[in-house]
Amino acid sequence: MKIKYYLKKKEKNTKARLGKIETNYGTYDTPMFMPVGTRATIKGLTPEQVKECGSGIVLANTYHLWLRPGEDIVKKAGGLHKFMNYDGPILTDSGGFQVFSLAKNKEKDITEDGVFFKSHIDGSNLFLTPEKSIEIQNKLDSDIAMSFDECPPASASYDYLKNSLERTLRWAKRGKDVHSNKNQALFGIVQGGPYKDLRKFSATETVKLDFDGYSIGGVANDGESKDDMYKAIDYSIPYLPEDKIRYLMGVGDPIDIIEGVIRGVDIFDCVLPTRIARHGQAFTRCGKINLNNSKFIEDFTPIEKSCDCYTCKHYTKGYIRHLITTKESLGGSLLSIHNIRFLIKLTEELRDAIKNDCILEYREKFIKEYSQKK
RNA sequence: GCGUCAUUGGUGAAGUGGUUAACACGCUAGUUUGUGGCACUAGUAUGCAAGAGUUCGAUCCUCUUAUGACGCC
Repeated sequence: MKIKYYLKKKEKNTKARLGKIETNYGTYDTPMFMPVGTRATIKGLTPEQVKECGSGIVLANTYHLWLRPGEDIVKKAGGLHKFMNYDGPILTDSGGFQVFSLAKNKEKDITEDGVFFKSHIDGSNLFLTPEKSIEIQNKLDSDIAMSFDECPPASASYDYLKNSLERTLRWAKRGKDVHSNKNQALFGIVQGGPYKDLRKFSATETVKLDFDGYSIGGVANDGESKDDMYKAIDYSIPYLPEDKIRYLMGVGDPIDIIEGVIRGVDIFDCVLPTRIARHGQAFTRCGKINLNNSKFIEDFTPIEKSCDCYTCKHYTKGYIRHLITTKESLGGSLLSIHNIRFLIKLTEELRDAIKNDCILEYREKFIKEYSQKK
């Protein structure tokens, strides 16, 4: 069976909504945050540890798994769930985001048929098409496949975005036509940068193709302003059906998640919690802290006393700083646990706020606390 | 006791008679939003063992002292 979305409640004062999704690997509430496990692993964590953070769906990447170990190997292993031992739903990104950043010459390498680019592993010349991306995802047997789209940079012009999203629509159709995994949902992706008419066009045309869910892409890009990100959401959401999931791709800054939820987004994914963790930083209610900082050398208190994660229950900032500065991998793992739990807890609280119709108050309180510099 | 060679930041070290003493590590701080890359960016010796001299000018030349390594009685 494919995943199903049920809208449970709409918040009174905003577009925020409470929902649930039924999958072959359990039922989960939305809004939800999806940890990122690009190469079929959330870096440094076991699936059990990820689950203990309260995870639902996790994300893996088509491009990376295509190159290594190859979709046929994953299929032989019994599919992605068995291969990586994750007993929960998995979404695969199409690889578009990676491939476009690896294409050297945007004019020449991005063709109507597909994208030419060089492998990041050995530099070999490769070619990925919408059909190929979907076929790989079919074999990986994830629960949700993403359409192969172009994710243009924030600096792209109106004309570039217009042409790009039209091609992305044609690619979406081509991908849908070859999609054959009956247990796998397929999502379409809305593009169009911060432009109202482009977003409207992209959204309505994508919806006409009738996907199982819709995502808002092209955000959280190099140097894009917050304002443009919020515009991209605001201009897309009104044209998306209420009975389908809305996924904001790549967003994971705590404040952006709140702003996204208020604007009607259901799911998010982001490398931020795990990446900053490996670089020594932790989310806290009072903003990010950097465990590399020497002021934590003799700090034998948890990252956050009030946090219910495994890391905060058992380890101190002084110890984690020691692990980080000595480049012990456990440091990144412990911080990843905390950061993932932080974002998942945030979505749990947002769900409560939607239930109680007080999400605007929640946002004000959260931002006030988060923005104070300690 | 005599001779030779050395002495540059927290560490390993480049280097030149003339504006800001290379580089690396470390340290300090920042960045990170559909993860190629535990990465990237920035700062970090007002001083080149100490003192004196030569010179318009010395970390780089000369002398003395100190410390160290090696060699010879």
